[in-house]
Amino acid sequence: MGPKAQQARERIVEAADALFYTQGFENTSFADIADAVQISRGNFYYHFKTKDDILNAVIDKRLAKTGDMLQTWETQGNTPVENIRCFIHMMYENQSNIQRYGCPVGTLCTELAKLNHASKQEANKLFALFRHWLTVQFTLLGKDEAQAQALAMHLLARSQGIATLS
Amino acid sequence: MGPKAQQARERIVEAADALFYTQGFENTSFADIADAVQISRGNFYYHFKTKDDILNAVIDKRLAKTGDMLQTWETQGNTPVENIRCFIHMMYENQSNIQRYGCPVGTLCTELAKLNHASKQEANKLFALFRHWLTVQFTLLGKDEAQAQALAMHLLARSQGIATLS
DNA sequence: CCAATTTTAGGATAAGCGTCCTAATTTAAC
DNA sequence: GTTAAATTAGGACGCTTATCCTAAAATTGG
Repeated sequence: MGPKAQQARERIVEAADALFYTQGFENTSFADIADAVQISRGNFYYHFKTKDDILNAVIDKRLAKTGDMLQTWETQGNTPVENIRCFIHMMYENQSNIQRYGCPVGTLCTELAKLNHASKQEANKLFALFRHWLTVQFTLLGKDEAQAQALAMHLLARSQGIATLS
Repeated sequence: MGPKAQQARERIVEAADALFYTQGFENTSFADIADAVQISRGNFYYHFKTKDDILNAVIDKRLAKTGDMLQTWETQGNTPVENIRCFIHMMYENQSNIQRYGCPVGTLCTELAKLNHASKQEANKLFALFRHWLTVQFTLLGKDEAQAQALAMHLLARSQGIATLS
């Protein structure tokens, strides 16, 4: 795989990521992504054998990006309170998108669950990432394990609820 | 339309209702519903011209059923607190389904929003039903309008969040 | 500059979908 | 019981989908 293929792959994953978010996975076709990337349908097969391959690539990218983001927050903020504030701040920034398309994590997970898709476990790891990170933050605030986990779930549930209602 | 058609219509809507919930709207085909009702595909067209017609019938049925349920709760419980407890109790009863398929209201609304479907407003009325009912209950508890609405939204958000996370 | 490899384009295929149609069968009306 | 209406069955159509294939074009290595 040359550097050109790498670049094309990257662009495909990026476009697919956005489309899966705004239109849903099932409702996004190969042609949709090909159109967005300005690539021929046939060329697609060279980069991704199946649609599920693209989905997995998208999930992997989101996992990596989310992991980086959480790490950045931890280095940016000095206290756990500031870290958590970063999390909340991110939600406010994406407010308009969330109102239109819901939470990128939640909507994908629910869709894959209904499709009974093989990658649903993989997508759930995104939630786990947030949950674990929040639990760590609350633990740093002096809460014991159980309390920290409960608070993390509480905050996530609140976010998800608001996202769904919008 | 004779009585036989009425009965068939009812069975179709019921099967479609369940399938839309467990598999999603887009992911449920005419054939799926026909199989579930043990009816020929062709016969379908006699009862429902388009898939959207079925969707609307399903939403209408859910609206009616939800309205009845809320009214029943009000006549069953004697105090607003008991009424609200009915709401929470219902969630506990459906716990296993919610864990598997999410909230029937929330998941349908999000899916229709992503499909940019014409009936998404209609589906949102389901949320409005709950919100209005809860607001009334909180108002009966002596809260002022704004406080009651905020509490209603809070409770709904909490429910949705828990549903999405499961 | 040429050969080997990578990358692209676009048509072919088979399956599934919503929709439509027509003929057969069942039910109801008198 | 006969005729009209209601209901059913199942095939046909056109479209979209994911997938596959093959030949052309672009890139690279020597």
